[in-house]
Amino acid sequence: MHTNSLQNHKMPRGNLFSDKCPSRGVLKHVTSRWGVLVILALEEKTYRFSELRKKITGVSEKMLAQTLQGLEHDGLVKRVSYPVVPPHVEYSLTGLGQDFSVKVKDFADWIEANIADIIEAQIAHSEQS
Amino acid sequence: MHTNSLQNHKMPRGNLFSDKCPSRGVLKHVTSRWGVLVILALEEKTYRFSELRKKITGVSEKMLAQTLQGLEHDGLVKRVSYPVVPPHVEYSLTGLGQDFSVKVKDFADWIEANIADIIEAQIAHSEQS
DNA sequence: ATTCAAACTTACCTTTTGGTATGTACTTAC
DNA sequence: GTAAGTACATACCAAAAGGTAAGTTTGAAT
Repeated sequence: MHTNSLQNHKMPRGNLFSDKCPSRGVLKHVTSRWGVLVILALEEKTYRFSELRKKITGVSEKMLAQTLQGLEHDGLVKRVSYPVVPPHVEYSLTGLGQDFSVKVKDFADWIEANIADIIEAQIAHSEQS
Repeated sequence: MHTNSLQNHKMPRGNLFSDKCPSRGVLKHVTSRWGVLVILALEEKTYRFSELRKKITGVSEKMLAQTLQGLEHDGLVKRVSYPVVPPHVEYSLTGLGQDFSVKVKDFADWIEANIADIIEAQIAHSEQS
């Protein structure tokens, strides 16, 4: 039986409304400009660094590396490096990351699916005197 | 029958992986430092401005106002102002916002529920040589 | 006449984020 | 011997986000 195999009532729980709660930090990593996009991509399949760059339009090398490190630090992303030359590194979701990615996908899918309604609301809003 | 009462196949859909897609902007609003927290609070009940400030520890007036305006602009939050003195303003979710808040809540709940595992992963990660 | 209250707005400044460009490592191919 | 390929790190700078503090509005209470 592993550490997290059951969620008993003694398990400490985060409280995002509270300043200084560590869950705020995780929220920050994940909702950083590129965090959601990286998780979304990796939910689909394992990617190499350069492939991710092509997939996620607009991300710079620096930011992609930084984002991946943040997510790796939180145990959501797994980095596997093959010691060949030129370098070959593969990124994928950990078990924890896969679990989370379901929520992220629902979240992102909703935005994509409802973008038309949102734009409509934006237009209506800007037509206010 | 209203405009958005059915999602037919002709409905344009966002693509978050693409730069310049308007859904990227919405993602940015919602994943701004305080966006998720505001939606989470309003999912619970209607709040006045000052109540929200107390609820969401750490937000400044400026940022709260700005976040609320962003979400209002996207049609997720509704602002109702009563012309009394001193001012009385109530914030709540629109129908669209309520729909979305379900996803946001799942997303946030996951982090809160799994914060122990994440912290464990963080420690393990930092113990690497 | 002064104070107070709520919901902001604004000016000013600091911190964080993000981009660009360049450097590095190492081996294979030409 | 030089170029190419991959995954970064780093320095430098510009832009954006965010915080603090003060000001605004208006009527009612003291």
